[in-house]
Amino acid sequence: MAYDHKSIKDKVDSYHKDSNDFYVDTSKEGKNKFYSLGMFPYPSGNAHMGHVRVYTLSDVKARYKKLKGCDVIHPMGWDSFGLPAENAAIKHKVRPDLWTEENIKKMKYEQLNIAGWSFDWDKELNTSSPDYYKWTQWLFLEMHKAGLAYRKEDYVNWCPVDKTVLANEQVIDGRSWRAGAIVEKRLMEQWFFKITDYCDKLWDGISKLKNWAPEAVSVQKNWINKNTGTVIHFNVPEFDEKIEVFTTRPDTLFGVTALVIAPEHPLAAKILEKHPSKEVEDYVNASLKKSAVERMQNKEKTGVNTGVKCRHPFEGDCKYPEVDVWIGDYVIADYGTGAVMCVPAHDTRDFEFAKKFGLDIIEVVSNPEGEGELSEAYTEDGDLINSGEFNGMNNRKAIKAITESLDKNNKGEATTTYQLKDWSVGRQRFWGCPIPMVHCDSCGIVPVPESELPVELPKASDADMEDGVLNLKNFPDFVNTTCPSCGKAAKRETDTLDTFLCSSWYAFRYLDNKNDTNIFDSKNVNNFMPVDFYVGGLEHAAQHMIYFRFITKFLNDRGYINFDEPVDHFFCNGMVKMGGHKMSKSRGNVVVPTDAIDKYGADAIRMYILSDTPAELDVDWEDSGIKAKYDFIKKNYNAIENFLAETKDIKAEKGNLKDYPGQDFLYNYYATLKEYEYSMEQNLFHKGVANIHAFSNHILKELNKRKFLEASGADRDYAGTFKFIIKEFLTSAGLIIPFFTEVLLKEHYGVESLYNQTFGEIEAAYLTKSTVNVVVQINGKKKALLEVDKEISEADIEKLAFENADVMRTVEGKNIVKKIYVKGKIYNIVVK
RNA sequence: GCCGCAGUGGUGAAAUUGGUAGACACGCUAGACUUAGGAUCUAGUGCUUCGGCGUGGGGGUUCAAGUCCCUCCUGCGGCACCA
Repeated sequence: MAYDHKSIKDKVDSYHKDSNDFYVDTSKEGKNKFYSLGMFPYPSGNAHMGHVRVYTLSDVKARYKKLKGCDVIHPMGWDSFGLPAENAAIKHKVRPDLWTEENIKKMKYEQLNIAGWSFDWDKELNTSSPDYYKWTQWLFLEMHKAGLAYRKEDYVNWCPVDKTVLANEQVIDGRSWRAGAIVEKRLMEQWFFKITDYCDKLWDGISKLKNWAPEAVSVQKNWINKNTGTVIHFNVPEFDEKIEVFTTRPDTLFGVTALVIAPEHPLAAKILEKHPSKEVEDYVNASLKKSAVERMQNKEKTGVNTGVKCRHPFEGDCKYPEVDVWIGDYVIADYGTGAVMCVPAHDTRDFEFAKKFGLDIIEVVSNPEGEGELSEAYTEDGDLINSGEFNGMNNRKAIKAITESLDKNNKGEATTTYQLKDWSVGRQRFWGCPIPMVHCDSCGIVPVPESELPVELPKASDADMEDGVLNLKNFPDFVNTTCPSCGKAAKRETDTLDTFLCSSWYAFRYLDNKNDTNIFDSKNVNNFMPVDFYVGGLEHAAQHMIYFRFITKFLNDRGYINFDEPVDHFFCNGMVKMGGHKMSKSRGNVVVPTDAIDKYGADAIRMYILSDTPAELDVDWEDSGIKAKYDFIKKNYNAIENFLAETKDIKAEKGNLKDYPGQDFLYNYYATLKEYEYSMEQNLFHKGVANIHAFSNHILKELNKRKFLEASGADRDYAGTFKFIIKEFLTSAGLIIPFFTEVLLKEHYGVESLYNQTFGEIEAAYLTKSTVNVVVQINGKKKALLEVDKEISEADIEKLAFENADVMRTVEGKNIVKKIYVKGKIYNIVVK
C-alpha cells in the first residue's frame, strides 16, 4: 500500500491504545535508570513549534536509552498556575480553574499525543491541582520550620501593570519580564526564601555541572557572582558606630579621600535625624523614588556630603586620617555592605565622583609614568606609595598584607560576598498556590498545621471577576478563619506563591505523583534522580534552574533525598524561528504543529525539526525543508514496503554475514550504525538525521543493485539477511521516525512495540577492512592516495609512494629530510 | 568593562578531539522519463590562470593545525555604577 501518513498514524495509535508502553515502576531501583525530561508546558491551550522541538529531543533520547536497555522515565505534566491563566480568565470571563482544565484537555488529547512522544501519562501532574499544591504548601512550611521562609519589609520590585511584586530574576533591564513595564521600588512587607544561606553551596555546586550547556553555567555563575574581598571598618565617632565598606582593593586603602554610602544605608536616616538638612533629605528622597532604570541610565555621578566624619583605620600613617561621609546613589544598597571607600586614583567611578565634587586624588599604586596629575584612574598593578608601612610592596601582595593587618587590629577581615539576593516568593495574585499562613492578632503569624493542608483556593465565580481583578482578599470565606494556635478569629494570608516554587520540585513529584501522605517517597526519587537529560530553553537558566538547585540542596539537607544537584545534563535547545524572526501572531509567521502534522505526518515533522542545525542553535523553519523530509519518508516507506511485501515467504535472519555478497554494503551499514550510535550518545541529533539519510542511501542502492525481487538465484538467497538488516534499520531509525517504521516492523516482522526493541548490535568485524587508504603527503600536503593491504610494511609503502607520478614530480630536485609513516593512515615525506 | 559561546562552500552544516577539510542535506547545473512537473531517476557542484589555493585576520608550535598556543577583528548570549 502506497505511503499515507494518516492511515499509518491510525495504525500506530491502535497498537498503543490499550497499553502504556512507556510506563516505568519508579518504586523499584531502575536498571541503568535514565530520566529524560523536557520542561513542562504552561497549558495555554496551544502547543507551538518550541514544544515540538523540546519534546522531540527528550523523546528521541528517551527512546534511544530504552533501546539501549535502560529503565527510562519520560513524564509530562502542567505548569498551570500563574498570571497568563488569570489574565486570560479575566479577559474571557471564565474561571481560571475551568479555563486551565479545558486547555489541559485540549493539549493532552489533541496536541501532545500526535507526534509520537513517548510520555508515561501515568506520571502526569498539574501544579494547580490541590493534590499537587498541597505539597508546595508543605514545602513552604518546611522552609518556615528551617527558618528559611520569613517576612521582611524591604524595597521590592513592583510591576505597575500586573500589580504584583517581582523577584529580582523577573526584572530584566529594570523592566518587568512579562509586562515590560518599568519596575518601581516599593517598601512592602513580603515573604522571602533565604536562598542566600545557600550561596556557598550553590556556588560550589557549579563545579559539578560538567554536563550543562556552558552558557547555562555562565548564567548561574553571573547570577550568584561570588566575589572575595575585604570588609574594612571606618569608625564614626559622632555616632559611636562604624561603617563597614566592602572592597576588592584593600591595597588602595591609603588613597581613600571620602566614604560613600547608599541612600538606603541605615546610617543615612540616622544622620538626617541628628542633622536635619534639606539638601541631604531631598537627595535621599529623590534617589529612593528613582526607578532602577533611572538610576542605571543616569551615569552622571551624583551625591551629597553629610559633613559627618569617619576615621581611617590607619589614621596615623595616612594623609587623610579623617574623611567625610557622602551619600551617593551610585552605591548599591544590597551589594556588599552598601558602603564604599572612595579611592579616586584607582577606581574609575570614584575618579569621576572626585572630579565632580573636587575631592583630593591621592596615588597609592605607582604607575609606569610616575606620580603626577592623573587624567584617569590607574587600575593596573604596581608598587605601593604613600601607604605608610606598606610602601614599596607590590599591590597584589598588599591586598593580603593589609587585610591581615586590619584583621589583627579588629578593623576588618577577609570576606566573600554574593550578588544573589533572597527570593521574594509572595505574589498579590489570585491564581497561585495559597501561602499556608494565618495572621492572628494575638499570636502573630501562625503556620497552618500540616494536617489541614491543602489550603484550597476558593472557586471564583464569574461575579467575582466583575471588577476585572481577582484577589484573594475579596473572598471572605477564604480570608476569615480561626487561629490554629489560640482558636480566635484570624485572617488567612492572601498572597500566593511565585509559580517558580511550583516548578522547582515537579521533577521529584513525577516519581511518586499519587502519594497523598508525603511529598514523595524518598526511595522513588533516589532511584531515578537526578534528571539525566533536561531539555529546555536557555531563558530558564537563571531563575528556574537556580530555584531547582536550591530546593534540591534544601531537601538534601533535610534528609529527604541523597543527592544535591538535580540535573546531570542540562541541554539548552535553541528557538524555532521563521524568516529569521521568532514565530509570532503579530508577524504572521506562525506554523501550527497540528497543521504541519496533518499535512506531512509526524515522522516528517520530527525528522525535520531535528535535521541540519544542531539542537542548541536557533533553527529557521522552511516549508521546503519539511516537504523534503516528507518525500524522503514516502520514498523509503514505499521502497521498503514493496520489498517486504514481495519477500513475505523469506524469513528475516542474520545468517552468515560472511556469505552475503554485498560486503561493501555491510561495511557501510555498520559504519553508519556506529556513527548513528555516537550521534545519539553525544546528542548530535541533526547528525542522527544525516545518518538516517546515509542508511537509506546504502539500503536503497543495495536494493536496486541486488534486484532481490527479480532474482531467483544466489542474490535471492541473501534476501533473508538483507531483510534482517532492514529490520535493524527500522528499529534504529524509529527513534526519530517512529510511525512508518513501527508499522513496517509490526506488519512484516511481528514486532509488538517499537519502544521495547534493542539497539542493533554493531558487527565490529565489518568495520575493519583488509585494505586501508594511506595518504601520501609531502610536507604535510596531500599528494596521493594509496589503497594498500592493512598490514603493509613501511618499506613497501615507501616503494609505492615514490612510484607515484605526482610524488616523483614534486620531490624531484629536492632533498629528502625525513619520512614519517603513521600506520594505516599517513606517509609523509619531508623535503627541502 | 567582565564572563560564556561561535566564525568552515551559494545555504544549514560535518570532521568521534593533531592525521584525506566540506559527510548528510537545501539550492543550483545538465541529462533521462513523463500529457504535465514544484514528481521521480542519473550525473555534476569549495575556488582555480589546473601550477596550486582554501576553515574570520596576523603570528607561533609540529613531519602534519579547522582542531593546540599567542594576538587582533566580528557576531550572539549573560552580568554590570557589583566597589
